[in-house]
Amino acid sequence: MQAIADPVRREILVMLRGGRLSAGRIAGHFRISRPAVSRHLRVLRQSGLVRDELVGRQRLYELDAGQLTELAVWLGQFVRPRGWEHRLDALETEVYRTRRERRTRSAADQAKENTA
Amino acid sequence: MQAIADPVRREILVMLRGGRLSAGRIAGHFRISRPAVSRHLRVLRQSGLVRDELVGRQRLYELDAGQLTELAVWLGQFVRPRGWEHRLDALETEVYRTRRERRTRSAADQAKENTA
DNA sequence: GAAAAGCGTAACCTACAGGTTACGCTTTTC
DNA sequence: GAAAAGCGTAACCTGTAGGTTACGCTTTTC
Repeated sequence: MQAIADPVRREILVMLRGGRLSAGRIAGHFRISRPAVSRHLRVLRQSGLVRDELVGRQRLYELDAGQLTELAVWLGQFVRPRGWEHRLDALETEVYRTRRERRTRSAADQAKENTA
Repeated sequence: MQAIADPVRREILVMLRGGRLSAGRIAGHFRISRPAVSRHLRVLRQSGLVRDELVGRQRLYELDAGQLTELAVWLGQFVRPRGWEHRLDALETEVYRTRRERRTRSAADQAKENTA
């Protein structure tokens, strides 16, 4: 939780949303020095928000959103009065059922599947 | 976002989830000094996460979860691959439509409305 | 109206987060 | 194999977050 308090680290997470990136490319997007970014990456690494892998002479970073879900769950108790994530599950269940029912009636709706 | 980085402030938010509380009762739940808690409350106040009201000689604090929604939205882009909140909106829309359709067919389902 | 209750603020201190420069290690390149 | 590329770490400096004590201002109480 402390890891996403810093704006630089948050932006790194956003960057990594598009896929893996090398440490150099990440550092290039900031005006602060490269070692500074390197330490931010270490914090993200130790928080489990990011995984790294050595490829040749460069180190690739990859997003690991699993830990963020934990935070999302914590937020849930405030955003919705209570049982928010439970309600979300209920919503998904309903939708899948809806799609199944509709699919039996019409095949033209399959184009909307990917859109939705 | 920086406001919820501190564990004390997070616990204050959790406490306030049950309803309004006076500054004294909040401070009583922590081992740190009362002025320290008072400053944490100021941070929460300035972040808009909490509203305060003077009642007699004591100041009551109340949760304002509106700002937390902003954070929840930010988290959305990670918890779900992309367009999570958009998908959530789509989900809700779908569900409402489902309910409307079902309501026309049967009135017995109205009991499930509150459950879902 | 004096005392006590309830809070906020000011002044001060300390730990630490976040920045920089200097340096060293591995891997690629020519 | 020497040079360069790509990163991480160590050492150091500074601002600030978070703690404490001292103090002052209302409002209740007796």
